[in-house]
Amino acid sequence: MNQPNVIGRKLGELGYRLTPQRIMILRAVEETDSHISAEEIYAQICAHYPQMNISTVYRTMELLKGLGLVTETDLGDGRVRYHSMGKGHHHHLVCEKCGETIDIEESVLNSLWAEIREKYGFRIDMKHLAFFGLCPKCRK
Amino acid sequence: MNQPNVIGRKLGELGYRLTPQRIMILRAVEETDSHISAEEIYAQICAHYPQMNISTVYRTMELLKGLGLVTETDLGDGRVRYHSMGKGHHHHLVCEKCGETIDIEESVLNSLWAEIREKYGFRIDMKHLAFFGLCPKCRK
DNA sequence: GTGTGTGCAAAGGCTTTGCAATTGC
DNA sequence: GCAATTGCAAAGCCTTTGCACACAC
Repeated sequence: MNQPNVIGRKLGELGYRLTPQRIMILRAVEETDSHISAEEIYAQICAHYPQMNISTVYRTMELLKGLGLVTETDLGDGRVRYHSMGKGHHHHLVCEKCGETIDIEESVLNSLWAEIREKYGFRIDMKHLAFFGLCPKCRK
Repeated sequence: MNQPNVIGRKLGELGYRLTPQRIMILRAVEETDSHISAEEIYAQICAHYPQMNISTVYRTMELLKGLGLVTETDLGDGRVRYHSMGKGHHHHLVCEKCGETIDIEESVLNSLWAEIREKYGFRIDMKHLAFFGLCPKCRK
């Protein structure tokens, strides 16, 4: 139906079936720059393939998450958002007033991670994090 | 019915009614050392006051949150947990494998907060945070 | 062919809401 | 007394699940 993308090829190698639904879902995930929710993936695919089903989206994302091919983030709006692991890590500053989100580099947190590992022996997952607060505009 | 506690007195000063339900909810929140969920507050009160209603708990917590008297934390189990603001801040390391949570001091994050404020002009809220990863035991 | 994956519909878990009845102040 | 609060029941939202059918390999 469509060409499998990076994650798609990986899935195939691991012995999972490359159904058209999966390929469409993977494409939606990889084509997004921001983090995408299940509902958004679903809506996007529905636009040209109305038979798409939301449970298939959830099941596929569950699979990808388990394989470590996508990460989950909670940006505070009560739904899970996904991001392709291949796209590199970053974290988020979410403004509680205006909702704006600012990306911050992963490296900013490196020394904190190291300190926590040293002090508590705890290894923090390199998934995307969200910090809540006030953005520059709303601080004024 | 009962004596209002610290938060209770505050509520009264602000002109909110001190209903017995509110007093019981406030007591449950202040008596807990850990973070408590709405369901837990409800269950605890139900033990001696079966007429208690879960929506009253949610509405009260919404009020307290808005007044800045409690903070919310998501420890990753799909429900919101509350903590009295009067009890000081701390953050959490949540083990994704065994579920154990380790408290970490607020001060560990101070330099990160400062760096983020400096670099991005973003002021992070001093609410309780949860970081997910692997605890010392599960790392082995 | 065969077992993995999908569609559908229903349920599940947490939280919110509308509305009438109650009750603190 | 009167507006703020509560109780109840229903709905809302996101996500999961059971089961029969479809289809990738």
